Amino acid sequence: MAQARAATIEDVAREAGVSRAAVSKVIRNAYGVSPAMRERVNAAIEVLDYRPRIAARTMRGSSFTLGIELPHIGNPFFAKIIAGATAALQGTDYQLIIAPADTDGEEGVRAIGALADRQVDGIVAISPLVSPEWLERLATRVPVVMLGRHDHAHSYDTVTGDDVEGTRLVMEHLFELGHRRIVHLTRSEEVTRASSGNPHAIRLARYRAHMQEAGFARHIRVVRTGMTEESARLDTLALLDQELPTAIFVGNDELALGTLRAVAEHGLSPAEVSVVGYDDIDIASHPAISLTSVNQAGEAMGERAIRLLLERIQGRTEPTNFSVEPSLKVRGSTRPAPTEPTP
Amino acid sequence: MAQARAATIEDVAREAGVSRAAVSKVIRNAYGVSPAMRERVNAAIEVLDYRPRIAARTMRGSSFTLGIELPHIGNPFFAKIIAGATAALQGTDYQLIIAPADTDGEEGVRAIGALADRQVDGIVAISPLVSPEWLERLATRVPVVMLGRHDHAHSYDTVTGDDVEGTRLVMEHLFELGHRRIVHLTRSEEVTRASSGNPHAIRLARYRAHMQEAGFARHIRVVRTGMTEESARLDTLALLDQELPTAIFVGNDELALGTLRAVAEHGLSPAEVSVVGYDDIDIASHPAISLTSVNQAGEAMGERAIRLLLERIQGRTEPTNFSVEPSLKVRGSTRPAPTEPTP
DNA sequence: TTGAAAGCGCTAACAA
DNA sequence: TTGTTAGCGCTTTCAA
Repeated sequence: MAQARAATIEDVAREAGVSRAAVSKVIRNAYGVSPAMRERVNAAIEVLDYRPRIAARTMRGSSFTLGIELPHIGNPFFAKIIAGATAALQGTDYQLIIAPADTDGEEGVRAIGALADRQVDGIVAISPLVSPEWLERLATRVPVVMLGRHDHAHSYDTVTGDDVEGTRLVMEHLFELGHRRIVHLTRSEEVTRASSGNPHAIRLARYRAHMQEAGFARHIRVVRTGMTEESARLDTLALLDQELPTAIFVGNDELALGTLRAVAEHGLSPAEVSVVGYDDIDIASHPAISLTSVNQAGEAMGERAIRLLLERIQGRTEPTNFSVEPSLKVRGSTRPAPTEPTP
Repeated sequence: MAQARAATIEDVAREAGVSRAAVSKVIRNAYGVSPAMRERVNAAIEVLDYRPRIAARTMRGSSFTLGIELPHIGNPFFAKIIAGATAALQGTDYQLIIAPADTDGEEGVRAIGALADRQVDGIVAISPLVSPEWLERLATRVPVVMLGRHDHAHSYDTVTGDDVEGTRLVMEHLFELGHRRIVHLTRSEEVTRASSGNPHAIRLARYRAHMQEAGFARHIRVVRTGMTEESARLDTLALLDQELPTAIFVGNDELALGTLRAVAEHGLSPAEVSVVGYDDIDIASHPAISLTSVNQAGEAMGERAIRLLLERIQGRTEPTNFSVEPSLKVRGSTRPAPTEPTP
């Protein structure tokens, strides 16, 4: 099983009887190679089954690799983003790699750093908790596009949903159905406090504002939970054990699935407690789930993020902020508010 | 915005007044460095905000990167595998990167190749259609663990579920409920024909065998579909428009969700058509979905795959095949077969 | 159009 | 314990 060393550019050059530089030009489709030389080199590449080492290329320039950092791979919304990103990369020389982080904070920074250490040619990240300063510094070294951050940065781009509009759609829908006692289930304070104005922070702030403006300030109630469906289930269960709201506006669909679970376990129906999510993940439209949710075109976001990255690699330097239009998908999980028992 | 060049090991050495080799030793925690030297070097690293370039390290040895290739990122079962893999990597120096492929065939090979070109220290892949020969060749260059392949290879390891047992659990469950007209909805012939004995091929073969042995050979009916929930929905719809089975055994949960959708759209209830999936993705246990499914411990598979990879990196060469025990999760989507109308 | 040669940042002998 | 040095496999001037 004596494994022959994999062929290098040197081997190809020798086999073809040309210089390394010539081979390099051929594999990069560079100028200044005669058809004859191209042919000989390609033949040698074929014979030796040669593949350029990316690491060696990276040392001299680009790695032909784009990295995307994802907190919590389990969220189906992120899968949409990846699908869009992959599509945008079709036909280019770039390979997409995903660095999973499994949490918003420290881990996200670690994963982004790992991508940077690998000298990817560009980074897409979903990391609401990283400081803008840290990102600005990073972005001076490598093109960066942040997803879901509403900050206007100097040196990186952003792709966001319009969370102000999305929340408006949700709240007006619930108000029209007659709901007043609307609870907002969202992530930890650490998340919603983040200076960057991340999606959860904005949804929370707008929830408060709408409740206030509608004259339901006394019904404002914010409940905190973690990042997973299971934590949402548990916190919803606890919530329902106390006073019963007529509707729950949940920070995203993944959490909303946990809320729906809890509502069912509690023996309640959508007629008694309405639930609204955010993201419109695929399962939300399943007839058995039928979750009202805000669609924000994850594929488009992923695709746009990649395009912005490629533009920056091409040399653009002015920061760009792209926002996708949200739309409300009304489904069975929201019903008219039950009429209040007359006191 | 004149961006200073990022610090190299050379800069650190100069700052600390030592040699590059000394710095190298410190950052690798190698033997033979005095506490004093370690301290000075670490101080310099801090000051310069130095981070070693992985590409340069890669050229001399390892990349401290493990790659996992995934067809179709949207499948929640893969998310479990990633979770297990990430967990197994905690506390090690390795970074996990995911190469998304979005299809089983060509694209999978491309993605695995991209990981190899990046000289990852090990590769985990889910790629039922690649030829064993190709994998054997790959595996002589880099440690490889294949998920879901039942072939016994010389130079790579495998981690599988016991699909024979899993299918037995499904079929016996359905038989006990009185089902005879059981349709099997599975992937394309290309997939189930694959020489490697991939999960779908085995489930199909065992479905046939069980039907035969139970004396229901005349009820054997295999319907083909694609890789996505949507294609399963469409093909189930077509299926239901023809003769009505009492049960549908679907190749995996993601497809089964499409089948459930189609059944609902067709106005049928679980009492009329039972549905069984495979993988036991999280949503399967949701009360509104309640999909009977075979659990095969995705986290354990991901974790084990990484462990096997790390063992190989440590030097193991004997091939290892690891199999996880499946268990049937019986839920509301399977009910006793409706009694046949007396002719 | 082609080739020679320098160098990217690191690790690993080997010497001191 | 510390430093010197020779590469790893590419790309990229710069000459020829």
